[in-house]
Amino acid sequence: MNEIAPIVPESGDKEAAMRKEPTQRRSKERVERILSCASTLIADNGSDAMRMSDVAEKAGISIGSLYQYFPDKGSIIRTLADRYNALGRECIADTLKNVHDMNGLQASFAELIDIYYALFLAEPVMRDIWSGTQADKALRDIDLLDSRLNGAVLADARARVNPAADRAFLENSSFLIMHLGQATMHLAISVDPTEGAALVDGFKRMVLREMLAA
Amino acid sequence: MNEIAPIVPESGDKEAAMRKEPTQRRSKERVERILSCASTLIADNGSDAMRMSDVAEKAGISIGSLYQYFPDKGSIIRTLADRYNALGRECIADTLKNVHDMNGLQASFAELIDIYYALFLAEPVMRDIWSGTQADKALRDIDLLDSRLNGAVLADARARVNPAADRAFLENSSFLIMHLGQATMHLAISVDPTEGAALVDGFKRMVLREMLAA
DNA sequence: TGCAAATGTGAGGATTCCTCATATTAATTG
DNA sequence: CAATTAATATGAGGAATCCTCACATTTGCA
Repeated sequence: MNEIAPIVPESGDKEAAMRKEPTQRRSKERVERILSCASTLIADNGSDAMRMSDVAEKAGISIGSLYQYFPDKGSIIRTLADRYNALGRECIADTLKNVHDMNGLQASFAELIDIYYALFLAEPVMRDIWSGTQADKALRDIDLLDSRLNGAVLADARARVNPAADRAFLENSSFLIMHLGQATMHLAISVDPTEGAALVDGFKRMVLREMLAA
Repeated sequence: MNEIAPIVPESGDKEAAMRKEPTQRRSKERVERILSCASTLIADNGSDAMRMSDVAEKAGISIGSLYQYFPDKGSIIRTLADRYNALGRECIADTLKNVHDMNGLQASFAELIDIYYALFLAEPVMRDIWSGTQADKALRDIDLLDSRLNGAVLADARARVNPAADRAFLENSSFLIMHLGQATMHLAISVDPTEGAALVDGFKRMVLREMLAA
């Protein structure tokens, strides 16, 4: 919960949308190579401009091999999204794990918002993927699930801080906060940095007030 | 500020991204026909599945004629987005125009949120366009400008209600609110209706509290 | 070693956006 | 109203790109 993620998130758990689970070492390396090359290409010109033929060439493999592991272009992007999300969730869960009072919650969440903003600013791949997030139903679902999971973690922390609060309300509110957090990041990176920072601060204020109120 | 928009918004002012301004009556009719057919196709299967050849066929014209008026597929979608936005802005401006005290502001804005939610639920084309909004840089810019314009109108109303408030703060906060409003709509229509309504309510509470606080 | 399973290859099929050379219709002018 | 210019219409096909598939190569194992 305190470092900027590496350019290519380390291999997560159950990869999404892989055509066939690689078993030999050679093919496992290839999958990582493909993802790494795709990541670079996305960082350079965006996922839209990324051609499957470019990925294959850069990875030093044939188009056919590419499609052996990833059934379509979207699955590469989704796998990257999954990995970034997993990193983010881990960071959020770590940070909120030991929160037990309102002061701690407020401080931790404010810190999280700053970390996420820094991440979005630093990672062109993350920016690109989340910008295109709404275009693809599958990506949208990944996004939604991520907000939900993070929302559940936040709801837990808020319940710990305020045991009297209505649980259903906390879950709803936390889900919303996580989703709006993403939207705020999109907005903040779309405007000039000064305004972006101010908008992130505005969001922070709104959210902290929401947590106090409930 | 009280009706659901028609399926195809009426011809606005300066159409975005038209290849050549239609001058003869025949061609003006064609432009409207194209937009209307595109709208239907989008409502049926989404803008992604909409083929330019389908639009041409449905409109009873040739592909070439289509491209006479719209330089590319995106421009059709952008034109529809512009029209919907213009309708929304008009509705917002009308509603907030006569707000002069905090009670009125709160009531009006709560009403606006409900209207927008109803609009998103009722208009598959609007949903589709806004879902794809992040995919295309040009659409994103249209979206951003719309939030900015609406934010300015909201900031005006808030300044009227609370003349002591810092103007820069109001503008920043209002811009954020408008953007997050869109994000909330996206979220709300992506989940089941009961949860969607609860999320919209959650957003309403957050926003009204924000307006009270400043 | 030899065989089966896993993996690799890239030409080309399929889809779709969009162009352009040409044809038709409308407006204008002498 | 004939002739000329301008506006509009057409659709075959160029270009870009995703992805498949029939066949080749490599690896693991009995």
